[in-house]
Amino acid sequence: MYILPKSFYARDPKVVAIDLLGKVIVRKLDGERLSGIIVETEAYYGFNDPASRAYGGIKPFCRVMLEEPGTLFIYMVHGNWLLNIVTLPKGIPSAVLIRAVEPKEGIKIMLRNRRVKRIYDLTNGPGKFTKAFGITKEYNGLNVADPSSPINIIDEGYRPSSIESSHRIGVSRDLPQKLRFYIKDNPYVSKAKPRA
DNA sequence: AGGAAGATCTACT
DNA sequence: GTAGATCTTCCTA
Repeated sequence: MYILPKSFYARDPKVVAIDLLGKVIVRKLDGERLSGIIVETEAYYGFNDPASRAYGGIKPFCRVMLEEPGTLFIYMVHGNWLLNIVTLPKGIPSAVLIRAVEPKEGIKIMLRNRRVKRIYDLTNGPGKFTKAFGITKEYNGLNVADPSSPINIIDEGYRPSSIESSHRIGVSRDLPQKLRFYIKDNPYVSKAKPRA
């Protein structure tokens, strides 16, 4: 039960994406504590990945991809904030997108942030998860390995029984490798299907 | 000014 | 289950 150090993130985003499954993301909010088990991730590379924000060069809004590993990279897509964590050593852009979590602590507060009928719909998508956790661009650039950060990722010892992979979801131009990873049979994994 | 972007919700068959 | 509208930034022209 400890906060994952920067060295955890200073590796290939694919490896980090897999290792993040089963880890717990904790969010401190007004003295309350929200947390969830990470059940679905995607890996994004840099200049050579057509689906990466860094493809073709770093633009102003994705400059934090050049920061230390463990840095939060948050941006808006289709009206949703998506939360990524920067990987590889400083200066080499790449990241892991958190796509879904299994709610653990603070579910009442999450339900206040996002009204849903079924608890399974609370955080089973990248935009749903950030909304439920009350995460916006204001945390862009913070580092999850920093204990004073309002968002940390900790290891509570949980290890997924079985991990599946697929192509990334929603991307218009994907790489040949499968870079989406999720815990098999977990009901909190997003329902979205990768395009054929 | 216009359009694309790693998505989500609603309203149907 | 699928189709279409719509969500909000940021980039490009």
